[in-house]
Amino acid sequence: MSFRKQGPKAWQKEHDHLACVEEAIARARQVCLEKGVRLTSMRLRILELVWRNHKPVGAYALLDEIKLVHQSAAPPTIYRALDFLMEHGLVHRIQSLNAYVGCSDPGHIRSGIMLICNGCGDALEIDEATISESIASFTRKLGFEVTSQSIEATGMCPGCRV
Amino acid sequence: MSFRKQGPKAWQKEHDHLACVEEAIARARQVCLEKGVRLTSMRLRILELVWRNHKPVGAYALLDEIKLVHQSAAPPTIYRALDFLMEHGLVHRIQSLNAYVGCSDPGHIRSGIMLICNGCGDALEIDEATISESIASFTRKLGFEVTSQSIEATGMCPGCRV
DNA sequence: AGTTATAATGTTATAATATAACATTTTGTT
DNA sequence: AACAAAATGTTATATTATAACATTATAACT
Repeated sequence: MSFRKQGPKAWQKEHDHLACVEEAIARARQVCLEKGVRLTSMRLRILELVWRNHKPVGAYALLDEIKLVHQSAAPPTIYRALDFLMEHGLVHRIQSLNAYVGCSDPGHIRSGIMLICNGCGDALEIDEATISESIASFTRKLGFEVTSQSIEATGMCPGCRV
Repeated sequence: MSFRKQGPKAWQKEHDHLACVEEAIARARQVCLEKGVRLTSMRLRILELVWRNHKPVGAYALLDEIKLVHQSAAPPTIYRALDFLMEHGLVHRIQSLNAYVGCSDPGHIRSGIMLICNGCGDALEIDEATISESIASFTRKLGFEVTSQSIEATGMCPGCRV
């Protein structure tokens, strides 16, 4: 079963965020092991902070939290960890917010579609291979070769629509 | 004929950028007239600068250019004009670059798909209603109501692929 | 175990992007 | 001309991100 499939559950009442995070962290460890890269304690701490909830979190908010337990932290501390986490598909950057969220399918670098709720601020990543495919195939017809793509939508999630 | 349909031509040899810009500016005037909003000389100058080529341009690059003819210009000068131009669908912001490009279909606020070439740096906006539609319909099934969306892809344009 | 190369982190400074807040000027309307 | 609203000027500062170089930790090898 794909972990990513659980994505939409984030907006369902029975969604268990804690379990979801635990699984994401376990998957992250696994991914790093397989790739032979090091999920150091700093990187892990920052990954856990990013996963604290489904809300995108800014680099300086992370810095403030890290500073509580690690006084010497500075911007590069955070950005280096985020770069690592993004490079290995553990975290995504939300372009329209300059903020970061845990990747719902750890290890898969390409993000799905990011749905950002203007009400509660939660971001939900959904996997729609069909849409990515149709973008790629459409642009291929123009002779353009896609290497990365970002799809973000803002609006109101089920819980926030009155 | 839709002006937006000319988009892909930007990556064809016979594409006449100057004519394209002239039409975009004319359309912009028309749009503002119809909406009863003021395309002041400052806003027009900045719109023209954005349209100088197909490359996304940063706010501070615009500021430097404006300063050549308008010494007192400051960041708010630029951001206010850009806000106006974006609000009325004359300019789009490229999220992944913190930069701005002319809208290929002036007056239509929702951007199409932005293709950004890593080789030449050009950005091309293509209109794919089908894709926007499928995103909207897919998210609707989740109960999410989309109010804005941004689709960006980076890669290599026909001219830059070896 | 000690040596060494590499990777990771620390540290200081600064670059790049964007907005807040209030003053002044311009524009359209009465 | 007087007024209200919109636009722009002006100063200061917030927010996000990176450069550059020093130090420390880790893994691999002898």
